[in-house]
Amino acid sequence: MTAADDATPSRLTSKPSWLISQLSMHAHRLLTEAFASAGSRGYHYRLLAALEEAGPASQASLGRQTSMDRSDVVAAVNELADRGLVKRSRDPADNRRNIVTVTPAGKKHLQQLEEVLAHVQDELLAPLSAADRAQLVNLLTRMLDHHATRVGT
Amino acid sequence: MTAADDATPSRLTSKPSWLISQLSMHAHRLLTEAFASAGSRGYHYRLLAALEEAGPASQASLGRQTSMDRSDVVAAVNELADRGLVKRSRDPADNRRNIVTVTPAGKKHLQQLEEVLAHVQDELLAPLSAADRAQLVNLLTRMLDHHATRVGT
DNA sequence: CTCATTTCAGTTGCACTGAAATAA
DNA sequence: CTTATTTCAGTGAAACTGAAATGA
Repeated sequence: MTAADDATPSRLTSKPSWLISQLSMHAHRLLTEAFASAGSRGYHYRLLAALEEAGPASQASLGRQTSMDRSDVVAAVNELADRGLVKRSRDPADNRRNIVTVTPAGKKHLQQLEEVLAHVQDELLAPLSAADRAQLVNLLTRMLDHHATRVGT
Repeated sequence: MTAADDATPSRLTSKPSWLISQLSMHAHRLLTEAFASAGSRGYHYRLLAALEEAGPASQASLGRQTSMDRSDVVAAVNELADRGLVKRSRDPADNRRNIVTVTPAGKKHLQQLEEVLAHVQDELLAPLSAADRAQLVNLLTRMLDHHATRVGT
């Protein structure tokens, strides 16, 4: 009995929290693999994406935009700065703040990450039609909005 | 500017992988909190649920049923056995195997975990109608099935 | 010899906490 | 005095890897 018929309990497979966490795991596996092949991690993509979309920002603001912890932002910005993908500079208007800016090399790297991310999305959504995908995004967005009680904390 | 208008980049919020992982994070936070209040962790619930639904099983089989790693099954079964919630015994038909069985105390504990889990589901699905919930489970199940290439490995 | 099972030791990406220093 | 920002050190649940011992 090498690989038996070890079906997952239906009390698990019927629960949305199980489905979501299993899918999240699968997506996470695909993403870390894809990002690693481009030389980065999820945290790096989040930061670069936020910076390109909303412009230079303080580290605290970046944390709020990307749902990252303050201390993880510090570490990830360190790594990006070491690779010359972002630049740290003091905010003249508020001497506590570091203003983080994307460099041209950072924007180039972001494009690579966007490409591998697009492939992962396609693979993840493969079995769904366009209408299905829209419906999925709609449902998930409504759930997430409902639980975003404290967005700007 | 205490808590600014730090909106999440739309390139993130529009991607299913982002929505799924953020929701998974939220569900995970609720679940670990709820399970902790009952004195357990997610791994413990998975094992107890599998044992009650499919009956006594070897640790390798439990790992396949619950998508847990072999080495994590060892640790979690140790903890459950220490608390008297499961019992380990040698398989007479295959001397490599440990047959894991739920004890009455284990079944009682599982019921508590089921209750707190039900509350978390309700909270997670709060903004969705019954039809929405069915649609969500349908979509997620189809995605998960598609990616379950190697189920029995 | 090959493969499956159990076990242990260790790693990793991610989320989070506590505390200190600094400045608004 | 209170609050916000940055930083560092450390914790924790979860997923995973490699290797060893044992037995089918």
